[in-house]
Formats: sequence, C-alpha cells, structure tokens
Amino acid sequence: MRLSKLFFQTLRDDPAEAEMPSHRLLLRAGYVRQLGSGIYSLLPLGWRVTQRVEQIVREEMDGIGGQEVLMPVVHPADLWRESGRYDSVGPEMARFKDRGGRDMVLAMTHEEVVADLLREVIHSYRQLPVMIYHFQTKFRDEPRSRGGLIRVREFTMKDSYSCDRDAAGLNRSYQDHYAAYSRIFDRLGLRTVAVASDVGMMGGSQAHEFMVLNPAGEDVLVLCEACGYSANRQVAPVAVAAPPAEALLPVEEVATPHAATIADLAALLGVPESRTAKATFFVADDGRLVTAIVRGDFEVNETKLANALQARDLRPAHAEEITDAGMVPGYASPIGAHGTVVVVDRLAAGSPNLVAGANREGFHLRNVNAGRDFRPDLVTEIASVRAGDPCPRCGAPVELRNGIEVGNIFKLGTRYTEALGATYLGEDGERHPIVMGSYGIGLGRAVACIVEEHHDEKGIAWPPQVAPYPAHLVALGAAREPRVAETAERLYAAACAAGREPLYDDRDESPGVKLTDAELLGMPLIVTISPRSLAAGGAEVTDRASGARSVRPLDEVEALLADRAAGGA
RNA sequence: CGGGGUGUGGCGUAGUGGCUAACGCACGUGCUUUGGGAGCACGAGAUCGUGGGUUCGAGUCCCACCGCCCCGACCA
Repeated sequence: MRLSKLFFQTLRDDPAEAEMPSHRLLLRAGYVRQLGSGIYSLLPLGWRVTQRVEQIVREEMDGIGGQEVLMPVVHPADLWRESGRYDSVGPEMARFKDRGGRDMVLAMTHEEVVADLLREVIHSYRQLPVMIYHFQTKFRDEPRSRGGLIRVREFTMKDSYSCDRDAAGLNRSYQDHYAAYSRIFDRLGLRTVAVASDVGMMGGSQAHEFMVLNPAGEDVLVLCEACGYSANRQVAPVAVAAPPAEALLPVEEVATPHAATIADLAALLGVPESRTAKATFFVADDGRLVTAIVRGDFEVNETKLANALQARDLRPAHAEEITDAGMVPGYASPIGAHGTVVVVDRLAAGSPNLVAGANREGFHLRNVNAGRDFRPDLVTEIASVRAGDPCPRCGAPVELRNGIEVGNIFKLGTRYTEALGATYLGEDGERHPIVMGSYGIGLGRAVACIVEEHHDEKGIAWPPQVAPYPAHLVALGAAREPRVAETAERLYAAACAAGREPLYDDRDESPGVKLTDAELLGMPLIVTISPRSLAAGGAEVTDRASGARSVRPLDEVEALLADRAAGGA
C-alpha cells in the first residue's frame, strides 16, 4: 500500500480527549476516528488489524470444531421476552419499534437467537454436540464509555455457543474454549490471566474471564504468585481466619463524637479496625433495604452481596432510607433497626465483641455480637479480599492487580434452551434440553490491549502476527537520487508479488516526517532506502520493537520482505 | 445518574466586555530543501457547541440545553 494513496492522517499532537496510550496512538496514527461517545470508525489500518485479529480467532475457533455463521443484529422483542431478558436487562439494551409498531431490540448478545436456531434445527442426540460462532456488531448502551476502544458502546465481538447433550459435554466444550482462548491471546501477543468470575447477567454455573493486566483495567484481580491462583475479586473467597473465641462481654455505650468513619473511630477508641463493625446500606431492585455488616478492616463486595440476596441490582441507599429504618448514618448498626434485611459477613459474625454504631449521633457500642445483640437475616461472606490476605488455595499472601477483560467463557447450562424449548430426543427416547455454553472475545478491545502492551514513546510496535502490513518501506531522497526510487519500487513490487504487500512511503515528504510516521504506525519491520544506505551497500532494516538496525544487501532485504517467517532485523 | 472539567478552522491552543478572532501544526500554489516532524512567499479554511438573556457593544457576563472527557455509580 502506497502511503500517498492510503486513507489516513497522522496527527502531530495528541488529541485532548485521549488519555490511555492505546487511545492516543490509534487516533494519532490514523487507525480509528471517533464518531460519538463510545462509537468509533475503523480506518483502513485499524480495519486491517482487526481483520488480522479476527482471522486468528477464526482459525482457533475452527480448530475446536466451530462453524461460522452470521446472526442478525436486530431481533424481535418477543424472542427476548421468551427468555425473560426483555424485562431483566436494563436500559443498556437499545429498544425501538419497527414501522408496524412491533417491539424490536438491538442485540447485545445472541443466546436467544442460538436457542431459537437450535429448536428449529436440532432434534436428535445424533446432531450433538455442535458449536457455532460469529463475528457480529453488538450495541450496548453503556452508562459510560471510557478509555478509547477499551469500553465502547458499539463493537464487534466473536461470540461462540457450544451445544451439548449433557454437563459432561459442556465441560469438554468449556475446556476446548479455555485452551483455544489461551492460544488466541498468545498468538495476539497478549499476556492474559484466566480468572474465575461471576456469571452476572448471563446466568449459568461457571465462568472464567481472560484478563490483560493493566493499571487502567476496570476489574480487580486476586492473584497468588506462590500457587498461581487467580480470581476476579468479585468472587474470590476471603481466607482470613476468624479471631480466637472470647467471652462475650456486656454491651456498653461510649461517646464517640465526630467519629463517623471507621478510621476515626478506631483511632479515637484506640482499637484496631478489625475490632469494629462497619455498616453499609443498599437498596435492592425489589425495594428491600439491605444493611450489610462487614468488619471495619474490610470492604463490602457488592457482587457477593447481590448474589447472596439473589438481587439483580443494588444501589447505595439514601440517608432518608437509612433513617426511616431507625438507623443513624455514621453511627448505624442493625440494633433496634426495622424494615431492613441484615446481612452479616461471615468473618464479622465470627469476630466477638466489636464496636458498632449506637444509632445515636456521636455514640457507639462496645462489645456488640451478632446473634446476641441483633438477629442477622443472613450470615455469609460479603467482604472483598484485600492485598496481602492469604490465598484461598495455598495461604500465601495474594496480590491485587487491575485487569481488562478481553474474553470470557460461560457455562450457561439449560437456562435458555429450557426457556425457549430447544430440546433433543435422547438415546433413551426422552426429550432433554440442550446444554449451552457461551464464549466471547471483543475484537476492538483486544486491538486496544495489544497496543497497550506493544508501544513505546514513539508509537505502536505491532507484533508481526497482527500488524496491518508486515513491513514499512521508506524511500528517502528519491527526488535527488533516481536509484532510490527505482530500488524502492522494485522491492515493493517484489514483496507484493510474494504476497507480502508492505506499506510503502512514496510521499514527497521530508525524511523526518517519514521516519517518525513509520515509528508511529508501528509495522514490525522498517526498511529505509536512501542514497546513504545504497552507498553503504543496501537498505537499512530496523526492527520496530527492539530498535535494532543494520544495513543489509538488497537481495537479502528482498528475501526478508518476501519471507512470511521473517521477524526481526 | 451524581461529582468535576471542557467546548474557538482538520489537530493543539491563545484570546477575561471594545476595531476585521490570533498563533503553531496540518492543508493548497510556487521556488528552495531532502537521514529525524525543513525554509521563504502567497493562499484557502471559524455562523467561537446551540438557544435565549444582560449590554451602546458578547468568543468573553448570566440562564437553559447539547456534545465530549475524567472520577464514581454501572458493566459478559
């Protein structure tokens, strides 16, 4: 591709709105353009990278027996009513009416369509297992997009769906995907860690997320260096031992002016935070006011709490809602409260004689014990793992890291097939629901993550497997020295003929512009042809990632450009 | 949805009530230049986010709305 013809534009200055390296560089190098919040166009270079990524994903999906299909973006709402998700999914799903007044949705995922296809196509156990997948646009009206391509509203996703006879088949499909995903991210040049995760809106029994470690990641991961344990903090169990039992002491009120936070309280009373109880308040989607009690040295884990309550949604409670239940924010405890579901963290319940709120401005109670002084509606684990807490598997201190989710795998089970009546006739002559799994990879997010991991201060440095072009030919001083243009044209033509079309900067630009653009654009190999290089016996070859450069004879350069396996300089 | 910020040629910015809205980059033409974002000259390009208001006069002050960014809430 000749740069003189390429639809692109590099920017000298960083666009003001871009903060993350991937966002900044993809914009500056002319790979993408923003149309609206969380809505991007892919320019030719960006589209080529995406296609390279897509092809790698396709090969690995085909490798585990996947069959590519294409399912629609616009679905009749009735389909989503059948699964119950038309009502359970919130405003992140775009809805509209067609001209006939029928309710329609823009698909944010395709379980329903797959289940619909299954009930039409699959009748017998002989047709199972089967796995289908597609690359399709998804629209999710996120409350807030962010981070350039990391979190967008419209994006392309590879989603695959395994369809098995039973749980054992699902396990195999799940393992196949797990292995395929590991190969995919490896090939993409992404170092990922697979973490056990929450099943969220998908439902199902088991899920893993493939995470790229990145400080800008929106998820917090619990990692153990000692044994390799890894989990999303949303689900990671707290393995902190309960303190030794003590005799339960009588409750005693103590004045604690201006001690509305745990830190202030602990300092004022001279007790460790672990000897206090912290109350936080939520309102569930069904209207229940939830009082969550964790030990003062822990934070509430909203995912665990929501799961414990079987609530779809939790929001922080307003002060009036807390007061209405007979509690005093800042000095609150369940003692004397009414009209609230009290959920106590396992560890808080197992820690005796804690300091808790007195429900009186400026006062706390010493020696509060769950069960004796108030009755919890539920005692279960609702606290989040902290950095340095013992690993739930081996006990070594765990580490907390942020991660970006680039892929996930879910065991769905029969939730959708039962709802939609997608069944097969088994060997036993009985009708059984098909057992499904669903597996996603966000392509744009993967591209952004690759840039996050493969860039320097000068620009992008694509791994060869995903680079839009294998090399970047730069002709310098061509106007002055006809041999430069001739040589560059010859190398370009030869590479194209070998099926390895490079980028070719044939523009009438100054050397500085061309060289900085080459580094910004990030092709793995930069080949510079100039009077100087010709005098030195050939062309200068620079490995973008390492910066290693050397002048090579022209026939060697020609072979390098044509060689599919060529990597470095 | 809460909090914060921001909106001026394609990009980055200046312009805190007063003449024809300024600068750098990018863009066009010509000449010069050619290994690290070149020089000179000429030129094109902005209803200053939108609507209302205050004022003799508004890019600038006030109100409302909209867009975008960040933090949080949210989230396969």
